[in-house]
Amino acid sequence: MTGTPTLYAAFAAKIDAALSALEAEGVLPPGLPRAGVSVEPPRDPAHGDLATNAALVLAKPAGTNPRALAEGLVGKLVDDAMVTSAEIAGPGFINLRLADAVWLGELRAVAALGADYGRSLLGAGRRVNVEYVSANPTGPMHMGHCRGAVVGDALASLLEFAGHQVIREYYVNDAGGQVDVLADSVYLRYSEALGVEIGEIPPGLYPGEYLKPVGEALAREFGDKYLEAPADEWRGLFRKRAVAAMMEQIKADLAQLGIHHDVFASEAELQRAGKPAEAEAWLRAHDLVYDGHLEAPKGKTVEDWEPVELPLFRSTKFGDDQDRPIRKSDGSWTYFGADLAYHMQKAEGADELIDIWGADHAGTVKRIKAAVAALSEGKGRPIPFDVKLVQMVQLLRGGEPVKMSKRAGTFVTLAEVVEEVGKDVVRFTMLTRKPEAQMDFDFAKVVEASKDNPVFYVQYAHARIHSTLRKGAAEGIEPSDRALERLGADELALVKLAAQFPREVEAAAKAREPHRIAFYLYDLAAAFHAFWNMGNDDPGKRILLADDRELTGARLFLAGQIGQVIRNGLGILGVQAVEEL
RNA sequence: GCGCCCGUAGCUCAGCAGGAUAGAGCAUCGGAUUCCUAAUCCGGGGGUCACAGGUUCGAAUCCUGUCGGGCGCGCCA
Repeated sequence: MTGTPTLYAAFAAKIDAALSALEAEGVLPPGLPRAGVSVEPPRDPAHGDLATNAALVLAKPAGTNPRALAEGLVGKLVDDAMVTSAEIAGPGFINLRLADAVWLGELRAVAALGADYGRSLLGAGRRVNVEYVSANPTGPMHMGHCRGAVVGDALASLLEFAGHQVIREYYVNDAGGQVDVLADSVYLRYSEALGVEIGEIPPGLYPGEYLKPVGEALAREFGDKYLEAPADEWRGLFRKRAVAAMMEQIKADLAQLGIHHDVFASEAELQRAGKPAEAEAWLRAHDLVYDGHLEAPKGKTVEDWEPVELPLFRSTKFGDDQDRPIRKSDGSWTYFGADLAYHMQKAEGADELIDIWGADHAGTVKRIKAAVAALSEGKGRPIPFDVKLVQMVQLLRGGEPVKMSKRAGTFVTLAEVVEEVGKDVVRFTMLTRKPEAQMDFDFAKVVEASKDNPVFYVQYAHARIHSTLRKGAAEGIEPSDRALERLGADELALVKLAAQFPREVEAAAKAREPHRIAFYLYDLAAAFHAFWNMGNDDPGKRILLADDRELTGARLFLAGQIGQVIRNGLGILGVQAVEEL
């Protein structure tokens, strides 16, 4: 595993050393808190390559004014060979300009590291379990699942790229009542396949056509063996077969989006293994589960409400509104009761847990966080646990909302959408919005106005680069780093932006926000397109120059490395970097 | 009633764990194509960052409250 050292980290160390030197000289009092000191690219490139707020942050505790402190620091920094100028600006920022050689070195680093450029050691090999999708196995994937699937998958890749060991996990809810409904629905299709007139699908069962092949397969295999049989004889079998068929379908749908999980954990197996009971015993022993009465639901009146004694988890101790039942009155596990045990199982194989959930499950975040905290801390191994909520996607077609109802069988499937607009568009679009904000997804727009789609913009930049490399090769000119010092300010600006990539990766990984990579790639593509177009106004600025093979080689080298960074970024997002459009 | 998320240009959205003059795309107006792919680029106009307080050298960003929108609030999953 390799890591890409960022320039910013290198300079943070230099500034730290300079501060220590000032302390040693008695200019600064010892022991100043340096946590707030940052080294960043200034928002306005005219200010320089790097800026630090050290003087602003430290002036007060040092009992001096920012400018005086800044002057002391600048005195230490100007001697550095990598620094060409250090200026004090505004209230006390220090702006640094770096030698061209530093940036050219970064460009060579891209070439040397290739697909590994931007990788980070940030994660230090920590095992992170990312659970995402986990759609109920009662039907094909629909668009409601799409955003969480893409965000979760991109986050997993991002964390991997940032040095974590990632487990991609899917929780199969194959134990609840909805699976019985599924089995009954399949039974109906089974009867239908044997020639029984079934008429309208009764309300409460899944009406979708997608269950027909499952019923037909069962009819082929078992004939009319179960047609007149009581439900106990076939339900277990039908459950199993139906779930298996649905999971096969779901995996196929996910594969179309380029998503593959490492682990599919079954709720039914978890229960058979007695995990929820183990968790309950432990929680009872620690007075975190007790038998008590549930309050009546808030917000709407429930007519048949009766208080019943149930085993409750003390989630109120952890900030939840009320204690939550882990078992139903018939003794079976609630979703939460099993989920709590499931999270403990995940925690055994990971150092950190992340769940990606739809916003409609926001109300259950507190209880599961409470449960993980109680169990992992109680057992002496606290596990960081984060639930990322992905907000709803409003599906539109030409501005009109698309109505979806799983019960009525009128939902838009993921497969349809991928078929219609393509995997790359779906993935990139889902990542051009921060996940905690709602988004609209308009088919008409995404398909028809494909040239307004950011994914094409980024891919076009990559394709242009490759077309240029091909053209150069046809003329016998290969990229070369021999004369990089001939690159000018316009080229270096591009290098500087490309050199942000490792920093963007780390920032995005820390914040768990893969969408930042998408926006960064858009910016990088824009910079490249702008650079390219300079050649339209001034032929001397083109990459391919008929009369200067040396400079052409250097520019091709530059272009090739920009392409490499775009590829690496798109790789994280799971979007293809095409070489031709 | 309570909890979570959101509120930034006419529209769709960024804003890098508090930084310098708040940025893109679309739309609109005006330009660039003897060209390495114009699916591109350059420029103009357009903002009380919902509102009101607070924290500090400094707030779109953090805290409190109000308003507006979304999601949720059963032993469902």
